[in-house]
Amino acid sequence: MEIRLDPSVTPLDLNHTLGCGQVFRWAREGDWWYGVAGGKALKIGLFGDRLRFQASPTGGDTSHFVGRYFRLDDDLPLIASEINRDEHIDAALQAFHGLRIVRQEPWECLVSYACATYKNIPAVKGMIHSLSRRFGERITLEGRPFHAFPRPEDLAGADPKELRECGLGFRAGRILEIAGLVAEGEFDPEGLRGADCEAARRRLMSLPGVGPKVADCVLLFSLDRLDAFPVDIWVRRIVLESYPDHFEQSFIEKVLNRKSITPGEYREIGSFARRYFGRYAGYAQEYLYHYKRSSKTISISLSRPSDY
DNA sequence: ACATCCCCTTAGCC
DNA sequence: AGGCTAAGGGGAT
Repeated sequence: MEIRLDPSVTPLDLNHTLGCGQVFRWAREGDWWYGVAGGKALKIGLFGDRLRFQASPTGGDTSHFVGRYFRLDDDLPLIASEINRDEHIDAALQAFHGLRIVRQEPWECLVSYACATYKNIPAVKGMIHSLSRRFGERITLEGRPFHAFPRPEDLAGADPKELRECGLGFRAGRILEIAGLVAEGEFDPEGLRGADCEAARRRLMSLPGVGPKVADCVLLFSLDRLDAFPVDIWVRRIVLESYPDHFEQSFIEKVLNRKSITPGEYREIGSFARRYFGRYAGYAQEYLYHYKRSSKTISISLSRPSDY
């Protein structure tokens, strides 16, 4: 199957989009990306203006799913023009033309970013991969095994020891607790979509292992809150170093010299970003984040997992 | 080889 | 409010 994309209207770059660190379930093989999303194994590639893909199991409207997943409904040229306020973000926008925020499933996104606490991206990928292989439904695509992300009830009934064996460490108990609440219907990640943004954020932060940063990631990457602005160690540095005129000098020194930031400092950086970049601040975050990291990171994983 | 630091942070304590 | 610390383990330096 394929979708035609006019690059001037709907720019898309799969390498930037799937490789920027926002999703943990994709791997590139030559011209194709293989991954799992929405309970399906997917193979996808962009050839000129043709976005080609294949899904397993077949059934359902895959084109519709792909369009939603890659947020092809976002007017990226408009978004880029709105957030392009200065030379820093302009450089990032040019370098990663076609990078899109993807629309993940809230449940998977919540668990993924709760696992990402104090872990680097390769490690998070390893955790999500292990969890899926052990607890997720097995799917076959082109004769190769893939694994859906586990359902809440799959994890809720797990032995904490098993979760730790997936590399979760101290996160195991938190994930187990979250899974229990979701499986019992006491917490509905999908239902947050209809809630007021601040209320959704508070709800998320009521969960164990979910602080401001994780909550903002879930809002941005799965709940369509494109003004959410997750502030991690990289974004903190980027914002304070690139936009020093918008903060007190003492604030910059204090925040850059410490390992962690207080909730008040987190709020100050986020509210600056929303004021400065506007309603698509989350897109600005992702471009700046990827731009800064790609210049410092040379590592490209050459490992080929035997399955997903 | 080996030590050390870092990691898309949070929670719990003071 | 805000400062401090601990928490797997793997990868980078």
